[in-house]
Amino acid sequence: MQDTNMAIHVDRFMRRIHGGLHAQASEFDTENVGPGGGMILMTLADVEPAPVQLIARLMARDKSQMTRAIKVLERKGLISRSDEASDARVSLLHLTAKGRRTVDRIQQALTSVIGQILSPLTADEQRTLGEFLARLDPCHPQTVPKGRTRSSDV
Amino acid sequence: MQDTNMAIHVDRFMRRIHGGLHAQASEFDTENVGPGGGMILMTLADVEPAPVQLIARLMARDKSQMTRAIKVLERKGLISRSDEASDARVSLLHLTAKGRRTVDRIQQALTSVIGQILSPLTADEQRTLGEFLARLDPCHPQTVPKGRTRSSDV
DNA sequence: CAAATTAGTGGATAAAGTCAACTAAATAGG
DNA sequence: CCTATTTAGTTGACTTTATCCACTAATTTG
Repeated sequence: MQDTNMAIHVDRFMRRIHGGLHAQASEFDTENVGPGGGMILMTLADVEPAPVQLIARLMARDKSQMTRAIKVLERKGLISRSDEASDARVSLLHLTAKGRRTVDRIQQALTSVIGQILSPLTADEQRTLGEFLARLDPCHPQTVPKGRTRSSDV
Repeated sequence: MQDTNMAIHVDRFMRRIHGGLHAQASEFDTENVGPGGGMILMTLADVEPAPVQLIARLMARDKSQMTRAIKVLERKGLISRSDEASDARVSLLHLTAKGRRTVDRIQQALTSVIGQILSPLTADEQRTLGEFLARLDPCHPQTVPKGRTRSSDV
């Protein structure tokens, strides 16, 4: 029960990042993608190329809204589509060069915000923290000591 | 520059939590406060009692929308108000008993989601991680080794 | 006490999310 | 091979949130 302590700290951590990003959004969100668009781009950067439906599932959002949000990003030249050979229903989403640059900008902003928040920790502790987070990551199973094939993820 | 690695992992971590919470929202969000309402309650739990404007600033949101969102939570009996003696303009927000129970439920859900995500780490590592996050927390300066009075926070 | 700030609210409008229905492609079972 | 289902993607109608602007009332400045 006292374990909710962890939840409280994680929650505050996330809220601080959220607030920090929002505060300087005007500086880095040059393409005006907003929080939603940014999250789509970041998610897509993780699993590219990916069908619309996968992004919607990963973001726990309705696919209809995803269609529209992606259309906006497409019109801004940040995302492109191609056809999946094996299935004519799906269209694979890709980041364009411009889209990748946008992702980079977002990541840099995130890096700066996180850097400030993590400043109470020593460089060594920050490294340890980074290693922990990397180990949590189902996308990088090779960094996990015990061969832990992605469990019931997503 | 390669430091964006940290940002990527933090981002994935946050997105997984976000998705996990959304996925089981129907189970714990019995009051139907939604993500926005939940964030208000969690923020308020941190700084209670607090004026509307502080919550809006902490959440990096417009105060007019905050007024409306709070009105909804008030109507649900999760938040109450009292007058600030020294300033007749501000009305202080409090969590009601029901509101606190709602916060507890959200925190428990968060705990369970985080527990799953952290499962690749040993109990010891999880403790270390929790300690790091606690140290980041400007709300708990006593846990910070070097007396670090809240810097230019928010 | 007049001028400038600040807390909170309300209106108008834009953006984002939800729910249902629909097309077209793929798959399942007879 | 041919209907019966499922799945990916899209659209329409509607609700919820967010944003911008203006306004009142209390507070502070000078």
